This record gives sequence, structure tokens and C-alpha cells, in this order.
Amino acid sequence: MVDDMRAMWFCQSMSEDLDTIFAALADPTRRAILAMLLEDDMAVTDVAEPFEMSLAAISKHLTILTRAGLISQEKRGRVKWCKLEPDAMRAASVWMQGFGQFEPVNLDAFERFLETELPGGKS
Amino acid sequence: MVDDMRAMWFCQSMSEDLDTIFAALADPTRRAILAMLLEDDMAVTDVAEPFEMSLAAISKHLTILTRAGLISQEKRGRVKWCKLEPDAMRAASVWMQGFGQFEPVNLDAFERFLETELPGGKS
DNA sequence: AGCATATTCAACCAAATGGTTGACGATATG
DNA sequence: CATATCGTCAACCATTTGGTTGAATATGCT
Repeated sequence: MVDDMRAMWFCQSMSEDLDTIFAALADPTRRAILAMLLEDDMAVTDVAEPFEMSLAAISKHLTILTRAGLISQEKRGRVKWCKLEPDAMRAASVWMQGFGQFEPVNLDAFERFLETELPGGKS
Repeated sequence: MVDDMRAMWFCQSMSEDLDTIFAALADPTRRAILAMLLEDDMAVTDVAEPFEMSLAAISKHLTILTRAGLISQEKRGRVKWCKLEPDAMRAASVWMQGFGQFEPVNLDAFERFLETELPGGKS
């Protein structure tokens, strides 16, 4: 019963939201934008500044992040301010946590994962 | 939190992995497969059975999940067994937790791990 | 050997993604 | 008013994605 309920929850609940949230997080530019917004709210132009990419492209990325609920945008004057909305990530995080709960936090395994990333490890 | 330099290294170094992990999680079919594998290891054909989609399509999905490190595949006889590998997801989860203190997770343990194992704290 | 089962490969296709450029509406400022 | 700035829109393009089908490979069974 518990298993059935959990399976149902995993399969159906928030599936569309998870689609858009994970898809939004899958792009390194968008993740970088989120990290920038962690420091402070920013105008669209300022978000775009460090990237070697057109303003229009950044604007599209911001739209995707907004639709995923990961940020919000508020226009004040001619400036549109972007604000991080960390709650949207909660749904995805909770979903992912479901895959670790049956096991206590396996730091050793995570360490093994990191070993492959250390300079001189993999690649 | 941890030292900024190390945090930056961590984000940079894992960027490609996060690309593939989040992209893999962005598809509902693949998330459903992961949920199925939460119950038990499964053969490719059995994974494919509940889906209204060709076996080849499921095989591709499983390849994507494998490359993201979210599952592993072991061939025994003519049957290829698929096994959930939650560690990759944990890495993504750790990344997400930088954006909010919403999950009760292991950040302390992770921080201790970073302090002792990463360049600067390492030999 | 001969046949059935398990899985992948290869070629193809439609749709989505991530980028560009140029024009445009809206807002601030001299 | 005139002009500069902020941001989006529209059209376009190349690449990736998610699916199909049919053939191919590998293993197991009698």
C-alpha cells in the first residue's frame, strides 16, 4: 500500500511542473543566472552582462526560468527586476529526496562520485 | 558554508554532469522508469512493458539515464538488468540545496567532507 | 542445428531547443 | 520634442531530442 501510494505520487504528481523545472535547470547558462540571483535581485541587462550572448537570448532564458517558477520578474519603470524564487526548486528537491530516503545519506558513495571529478581523476 | 573558491570549483567541475543529470530528469518517461526501479531492479523488456512506446525508445531512455549515472546496466546472459544509482541524483540535490534551506539534508556532513577532502584541506 | 527471445543499431522524421539579427514599444532624460 | 536605454518580438537557422521502423547481434532452449 505504501509502495503503491509512493509510486502513484512519483508517477503523476507534479509531473508537468517537474518537466519544466528540470528542463530549466538542465542548461548551464540558466544555472549560472540562478547563482547570480542568489546574491541579489538584478535587472535583465545586468543579468546578461557577463555572458557572451545576445540580450535576446538571455531574455529567453529568463522567460524559461520564470515559467518554471524558479524566478519572478517585476517591471518597475523601464527596468525589469529578476528575483530568485527558491520554493519552486522545492518540488524537484522533494521528488529527488524520495530516491535517497530508503538509505541513510551515503557520503562514502558521494565521495566516490567526487573522486572522479577531482583534477587528475577522470577525464 | 564552505569556502567560496572551493564552492566555485565544485560548481564549475560538476556543470557538465548537472547538464546531463537534469536533462535526464526532465523527461516524464525517464522519471517514471526511475520510480519503477525504486521498487526493484528490472530487465529492459520489463521496464518497457507498461509504456505505449517501442522497446527501442525505452532502450534509448535507459542509455540516457545510464550516461547521467542515474542507473547502471549489467548484462547477465541475454538479459540486461537495470539498477537505480541514487548517488548521481544526490549530487544534483546538493547543488539545489544551495538555493534554499528547505531540505533537512546532510549539508553538515557534506561540508565536513569538503573540509577534509578537497584541495586546500587535502594533502 | 534451428528457432525464439532480448536488446541494440541505423536510418529516418517531426518537433523542440538555443542561438542570431533587426525592428519595435515603452520608459527615462536632456 | 528628440534621443538614448530597456527589454521583447518575429523571423530565421543549426542542432538536439524523442519517437518510429526494420535489420542485426547475442544469448538461451529443444
